[in-house]
Amino acid sequence: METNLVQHIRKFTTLDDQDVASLLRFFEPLSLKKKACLLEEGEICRYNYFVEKGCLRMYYIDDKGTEQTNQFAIENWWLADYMSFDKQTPSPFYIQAIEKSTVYGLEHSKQNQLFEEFPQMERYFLLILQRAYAASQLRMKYMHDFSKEEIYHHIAARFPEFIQRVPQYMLASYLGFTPEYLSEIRKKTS
Amino acid sequence: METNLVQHIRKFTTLDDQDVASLLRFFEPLSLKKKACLLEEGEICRYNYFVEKGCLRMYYIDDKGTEQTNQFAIENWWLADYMSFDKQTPSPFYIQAIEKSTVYGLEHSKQNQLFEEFPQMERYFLLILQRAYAASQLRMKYMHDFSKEEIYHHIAARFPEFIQRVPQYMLASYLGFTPEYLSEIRKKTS
DNA sequence: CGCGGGTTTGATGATGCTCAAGCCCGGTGG
DNA sequence: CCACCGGGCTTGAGCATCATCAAACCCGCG
Repeated sequence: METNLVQHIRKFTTLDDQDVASLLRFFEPLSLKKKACLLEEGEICRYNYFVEKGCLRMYYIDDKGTEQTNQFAIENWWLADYMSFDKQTPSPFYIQAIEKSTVYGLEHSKQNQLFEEFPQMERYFLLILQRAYAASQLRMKYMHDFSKEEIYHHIAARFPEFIQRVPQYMLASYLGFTPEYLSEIRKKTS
Repeated sequence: METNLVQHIRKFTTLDDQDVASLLRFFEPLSLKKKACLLEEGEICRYNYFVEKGCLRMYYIDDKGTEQTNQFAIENWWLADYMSFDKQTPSPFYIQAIEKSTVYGLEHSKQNQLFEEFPQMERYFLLILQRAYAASQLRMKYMHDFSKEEIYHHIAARFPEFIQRVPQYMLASYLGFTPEYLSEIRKKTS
């Protein structure tokens, strides 16, 4: 059977069936129930996670004690605190499943072994990171361009199914405002 | 003579003198005077730029006609609109030298040739992108965490020399506020 | 049924923007 | 070498956006 991960690797490389089957041993499959935690503040982010099914989020706790969601990752996205992952230093973030999910974890040291055995995978992650960074550059642009209300409508229009999946208080902090204000916006436009 | 670019490549790879000397032919050195433009809105971002000396910025023009600076790049940083660079589609951004600068441009198609001849360079750019993305993740965190005033002080404390180098109206839009407000903050704390 | 997490509501107020005007200063041409 | 010009920085008044806080409400789950 073809997992999303396999298809994804295929899409960005020219590795053949046998190679892909073989390199899967570097990844650790994980079944997570809702609210399961993959990384906690103060820990080192040892894994880079691929979402096979479900949804992860990265968040942190601000000085007032409220959760601030930084990033979501749905099917076919990779997620990690790359600062912590790169330097293997403690992370300020939490990573958590917000639905029943299955993910693949690639451990930091295994990544290097993977690259030695399958050099094409360097290209794969290069492209993944380029896309992630590009998305981030664009997101920054939107944050400047639009008022908070416009940002919400923009997201709601582009990812309607996604809006349904995540609790509003997570979405609010991701978009950079309070749950109360999000509630107001929704009322205004319904 | 050892350019910053050569040193930088050395730092992230194990390529020897001869290799590095040889791979330089893939890069195009450019001398730019102040305000020279490397990319304009609507063009395709064909190059990934390394700042050898000086300072670049990426910006766009918002619907009210004012420039919004997205990113700066000083010595030893790479800069490109990676969405446009990756997909070779028109960019919404401008890239401009804000000082007399020397940069190296790596053309999109040459990048692939470079990777074929020097596979280690894939690792190099993987690491560059990982760092850039990590910095971006952290920047997002700061934007949420701090008030605009705090953001300014944070930057001013960490990069005092940088504050001097760039005009305030560029810095203001980079930090996400108006020149007027930046002026007010500066007065308050002087 | 009751508990508790999440959402809504509304009053109040701070943060940070807009607009318009004046000022400072460095560059350019006479 | 001086005068002028203009881009950028400052100032201040008025205002919009959005946060804060406290309370009520809703609804799924034990």
